[in-house]
Amino acid sequence: MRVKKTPSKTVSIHDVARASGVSITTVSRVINKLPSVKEANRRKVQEVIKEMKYQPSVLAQRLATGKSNVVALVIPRYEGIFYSFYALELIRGIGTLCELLKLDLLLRLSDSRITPNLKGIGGIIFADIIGNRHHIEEAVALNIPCIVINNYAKDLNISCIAVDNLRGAEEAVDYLVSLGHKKIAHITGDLVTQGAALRFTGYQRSLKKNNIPFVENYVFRTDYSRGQARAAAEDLLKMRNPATAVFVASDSMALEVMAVAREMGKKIPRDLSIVGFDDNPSGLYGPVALTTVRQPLIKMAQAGLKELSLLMSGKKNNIEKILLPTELVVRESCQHPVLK
Amino acid sequence: MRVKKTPSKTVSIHDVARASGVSITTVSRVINKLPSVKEANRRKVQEVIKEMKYQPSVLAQRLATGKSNVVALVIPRYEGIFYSFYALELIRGIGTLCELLKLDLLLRLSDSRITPNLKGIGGIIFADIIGNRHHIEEAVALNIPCIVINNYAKDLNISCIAVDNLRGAEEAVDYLVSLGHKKIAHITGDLVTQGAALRFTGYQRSLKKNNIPFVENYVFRTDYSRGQARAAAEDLLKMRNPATAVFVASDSMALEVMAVAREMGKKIPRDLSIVGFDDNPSGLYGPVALTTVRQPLIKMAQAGLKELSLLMSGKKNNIEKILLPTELVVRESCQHPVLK
DNA sequence: CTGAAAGCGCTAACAA
DNA sequence: TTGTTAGCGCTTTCAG
Repeated sequence: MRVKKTPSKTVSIHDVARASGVSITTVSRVINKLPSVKEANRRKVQEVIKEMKYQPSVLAQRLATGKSNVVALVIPRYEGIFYSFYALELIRGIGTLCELLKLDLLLRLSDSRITPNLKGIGGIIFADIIGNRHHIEEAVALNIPCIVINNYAKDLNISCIAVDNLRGAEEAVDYLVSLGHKKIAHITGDLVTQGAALRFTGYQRSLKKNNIPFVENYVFRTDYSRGQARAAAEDLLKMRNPATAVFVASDSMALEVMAVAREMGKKIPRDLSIVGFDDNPSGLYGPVALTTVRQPLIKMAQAGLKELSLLMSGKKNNIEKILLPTELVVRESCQHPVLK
Repeated sequence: MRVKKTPSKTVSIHDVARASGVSITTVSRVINKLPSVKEANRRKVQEVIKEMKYQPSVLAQRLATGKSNVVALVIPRYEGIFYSFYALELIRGIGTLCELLKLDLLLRLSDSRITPNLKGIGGIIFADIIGNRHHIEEAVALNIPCIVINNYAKDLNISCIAVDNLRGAEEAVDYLVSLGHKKIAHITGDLVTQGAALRFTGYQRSLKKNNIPFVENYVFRTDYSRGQARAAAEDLLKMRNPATAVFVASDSMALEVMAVAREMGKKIPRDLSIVGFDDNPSGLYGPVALTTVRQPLIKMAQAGLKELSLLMSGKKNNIEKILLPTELVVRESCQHPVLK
């Protein structure tokens, strides 16, 4: 006989069975709501369960069935991710929906170098793909339902749902052009992310479409952090032939640009028009409300989770690739360029 | 014989044992780095493990040992929690440390009405206590290591680590008094949270200490949301005898107050001095940098997790209650009151 | 409608 | 140093 390992005596299915005078099989049937149980027995068992405060061991259930209701949310950790508004929105959207769907949410702030143990995980949401492509492939190989959000993974045989960064950016720059701007700068996000890369492409596409020459000096590459945004803004404003407008890849960086401009005695939008990206509520509380591109993060996150839960329950198995539209939100940070 | 339940053939300890020509026990020993394995065997097994890409089933391990490395982070969900800066800081701090400590982070955005299944959970971090006291007691009864953060749970027999909200608030108001203010308002946070309640108490304590009468009309109760902060600010500024300074229970609300003041044509800090609470980076990017009380959220979160991991590993079992100091960060949003 | 029994993948006595 | 064996708590055939 072995010694008890569990720190404290915990009620098991055996205890319930004994107390109800039935076999553990019957108890299991009651737990799983199988129809084939005499009503009297069912009631009795349910009573005992309530009385003993019995909770089935999800561990044992998962081990026995090979099914798991654990959803892993994998967020690649890179500089600035956590100041990105984006991360919290994802967690918020997915976290609340998980509670509703009775799924266990496992949060992985992944380093993408270590290979995570996937056993016991029912499904995975990959938030973007940053050097962790191999993790996705592994999961797929293991037949674990997966979905990618915030990255339109064209070449991956997997469902994904993303925001139309390309058109969002293009529209933002189109808007600046429509105001009369010809010298339009761009502060990129971290170009390892698809979002930042597509916003950059959208910027270029708009310029080309509008016959505005692309000027490399007007492009400032950052890692999405406020620090680099600050440096970029300083460089931008110090140029001999400065741009009259700037499209910034995130609102938090755009706010930093505003702050720098102010510190340097510039007026927004008179001296510089600014468009951000995100529709971060913080953009509302500066002296000049930020014009920005709204992206439906919560919607994307929740749609992704729903899709995944369908995959997990086997109610669906075709892959699907969804692109969500963005929306330009015009506020106060842009105007016609002023000739000097 | 039973049919395979697992969606795809997955490598188990048996496969490894067979391929290495030893028993599963020996494989188990290698996995768990027990010394009593002949070097040749150990090497062989490790080779096979790598080759077959074997990963032990954490489920089975947990079931067999009764130990679990899953840490649940329970965040009560109430209005405004997710705009609170605080939540993300906690998740960030705990999430990154969990990766380091090789703990699985289970995120629960708890509704506190439904009783969560605790089986298979190794330890719990309760972020504040909001109507979920019974959950804590249950966990303690089940002998699951627990720790409360952001709430100095005096009357609970459990470790906790919190920030000194009382003194933080008191110092903030003391500072306003030292500037010459006598009419000092307070916009509270959600008073169901201990933090908001203590900040309110600190406010009152400072007034009393400085012989300033407490005026009920100067107190505006909110749920931490920007919406209610806006309403409070409007009421505050419309009073016939308005306060000359206000201590606001969070930075995000303080920013809202600033915005409202600006909209109403008031100048900060000339017409109204403002002190916030949090040291949220957003406070830096308005036209007037926000004076605030810095609280060490990440430090608190990580210290809590470390403590918990000690408890979980059995290296410690005395309870400990820690209070972390805050720091007043003086920036630009306060000045002497102006006589009119 | 019910229960005995075999397993899910692993760990830990115990004996060798 | 190693293997045998008995569980951990549950599900699921299969035979009643």
